[in-house]
Amino acid sequence: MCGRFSLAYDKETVVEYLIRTFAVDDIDYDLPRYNIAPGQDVPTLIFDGSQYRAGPIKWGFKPFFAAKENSSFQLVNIRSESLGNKPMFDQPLRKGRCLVLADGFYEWNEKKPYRIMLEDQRFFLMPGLWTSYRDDDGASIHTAAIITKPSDGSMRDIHDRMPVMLNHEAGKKWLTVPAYGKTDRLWQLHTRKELHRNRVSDIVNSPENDNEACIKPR
DNA sequence: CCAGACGTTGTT
DNA sequence: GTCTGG
DNA sequence: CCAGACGTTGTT
DNA sequence: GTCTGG
Repeated sequence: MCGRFSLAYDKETVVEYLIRTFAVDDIDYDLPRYNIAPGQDVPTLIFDGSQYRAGPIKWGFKPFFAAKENSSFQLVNIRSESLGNKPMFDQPLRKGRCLVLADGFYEWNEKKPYRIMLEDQRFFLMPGLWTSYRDDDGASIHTAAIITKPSDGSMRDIHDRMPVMLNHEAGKKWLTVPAYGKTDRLWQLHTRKELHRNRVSDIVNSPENDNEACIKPR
């Protein structure tokens, strides 16, 4: 699962990474973020056919058949095992791939929150699907969900599911190679490295709290 | 055939 | 829209 | 994911 | 308990 995460670097550092790896020179997103929750905008990358683009998308995928204001149908996560055999994901799989930029995600075990990071504590990319609908005013609303897989390695200690974590090479393949991601095997390639885990304060429980205390080890 | 669900997560 | 259940 | 609300009426 | 909001 993945229902909360962080992108706690300052904007300058994130933009420097985006320029270097995706030739994207800005992202319309306020940083740092210590506690990003469903319902809020998440920092994403997409490929528009010729170049990468970075921007915010609302977390909570609303499939086309639920594309009306009154429907509460929305997904925070999509199981990687479901891709390719659920019609609702077919079109997004072809035309709605995205990457969610993060430097850590939160996991609760016995009500205690932990922050999971790469060993080098730098950026990783969570693949997702996005789609759009028009709200009552005719405005286009983009929504996205993050793809999960069965936990591996040390993650199994605290949870049976985890977000797929890609490096930037795999992330580019996800965005640009239509066949990529069609088999479960491919999701396992990029998480060989051990993960770093910090027990953090309960203040992260509330999405209202979005400050450095959320990521501070305790 | 039509009606109704369609997803994920955790918790009991 | 498309699949499943009745 | 967790936290917090969960109802109705009339009046401004 | 269950739904909604962040």
